[in-house]
Amino acid sequence: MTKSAQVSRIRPGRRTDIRRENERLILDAAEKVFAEAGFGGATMQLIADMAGLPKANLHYYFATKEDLYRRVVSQIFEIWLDAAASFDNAPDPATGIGAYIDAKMDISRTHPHGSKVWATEVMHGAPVIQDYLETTLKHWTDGRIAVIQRWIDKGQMAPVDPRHLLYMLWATTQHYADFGHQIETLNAGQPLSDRQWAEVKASVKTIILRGIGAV
Amino acid sequence: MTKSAQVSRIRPGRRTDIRRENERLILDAAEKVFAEAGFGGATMQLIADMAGLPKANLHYYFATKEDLYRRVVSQIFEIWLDAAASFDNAPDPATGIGAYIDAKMDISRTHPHGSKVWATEVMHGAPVIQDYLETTLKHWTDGRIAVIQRWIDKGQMAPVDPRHLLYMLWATTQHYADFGHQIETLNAGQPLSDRQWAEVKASVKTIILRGIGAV
DNA sequence: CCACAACCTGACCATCCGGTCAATAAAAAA
DNA sequence: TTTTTTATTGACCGGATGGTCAGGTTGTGG
Repeated sequence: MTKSAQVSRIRPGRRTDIRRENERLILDAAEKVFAEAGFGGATMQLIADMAGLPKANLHYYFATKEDLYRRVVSQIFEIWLDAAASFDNAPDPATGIGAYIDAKMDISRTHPHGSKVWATEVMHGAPVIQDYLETTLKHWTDGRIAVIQRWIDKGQMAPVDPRHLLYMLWATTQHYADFGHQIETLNAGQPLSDRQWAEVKASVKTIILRGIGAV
Repeated sequence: MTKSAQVSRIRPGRRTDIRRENERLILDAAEKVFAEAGFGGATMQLIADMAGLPKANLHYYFATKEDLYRRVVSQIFEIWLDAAASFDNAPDPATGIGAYIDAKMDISRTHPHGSKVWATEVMHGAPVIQDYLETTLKHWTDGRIAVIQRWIDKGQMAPVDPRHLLYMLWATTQHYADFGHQIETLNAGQPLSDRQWAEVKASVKTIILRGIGAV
């Protein structure tokens, strides 16, 4: 657990959004703590300290630890779904998948904590988001598979299994968030620079797009 | 947490290997529980129940929960290192990387728990295996990068960044263990069949090997 | 058979953690 | 200003958990 500084407080704003602001403060702290310690390892006290609020205050805004956790998991899921926009309306696989890789890599860089929380949740058997997997994610996946299949049918890319391609995209992009610590350690202990992130995106796109015969 | 049956007991064997056998029993149970609940969520009582031993007996063989955990993490690491054999002495990238993908996919299928424990450990900042990352893993990685670079220099594959290729191999193969639950849910709730595993291996090899210009 | 070592385990303890609550303060409404 | 709603927080509680230990059992070497 990193003993880093607590989540920075933003400007007070009008007194009416006390609720929204404190919820934001708590959610940000919770995302970080859940990512670094897991659900079982995280404590409300730790989250409270990082948010700069007394523990009892957390329970005023979020009834239980699980409620708070559920909210954190939902957030990253929404963000990922939005990245789907890159996929649709693309004229060809190189454009669509290329943009999707860019979008997901950007998310891995800007929301590494959320990605880790999601990964842990799934690894534990998705106890609180099983319904998401069965409904929203399933529909989303089916839709994207149809898009890819259309590209294949039109001869715009090689006839690879669309599902396994999707999994490869998820695995590769999220790896840079979930295994960020390992990557950093193998990078002389330094976080990837702007330039290195650009190189990663280029490398991944090159290999995958050539791999599916889309270039 | 799956309330599945406890780890099956093997034959008694000679009285002298009581120690080895019980350690095996405990380690197998621990691997599963740590994978499904995380370090913080796992309890010694749960591990004991799954191993079919009283809790106090666990502490007879493993002083602390952390000792037990450390042993579990080390195991999967050793197994992965062994898969490196596929890499070396290969005449060309298609053979070497193809065999490595096969080996790592097989491990994802046979040791999904260990893979999850490793993933969680790294996501939490590698509190107990940081030294592995900095020494063994770093050296292993450097060695493999050299092998790949040699292939590139000999014109046997496209000039892709060897490091990012390695990360893609790790990400993709381990995804099928770490996100096995998600994959199963998207597969109508059914675990992948023998045939589906074969298809995955084929798909992954096809895309990556073509992606690096090795076929 | 004896003595010693290895193994086993129920009962116990100190600590920690999620959650509650009552009392108070601060805003907003009246 | 008075009333009502919303936000704040220290103190507390019940339950769970990692770990201990003393006394017992089993197996083995002499």
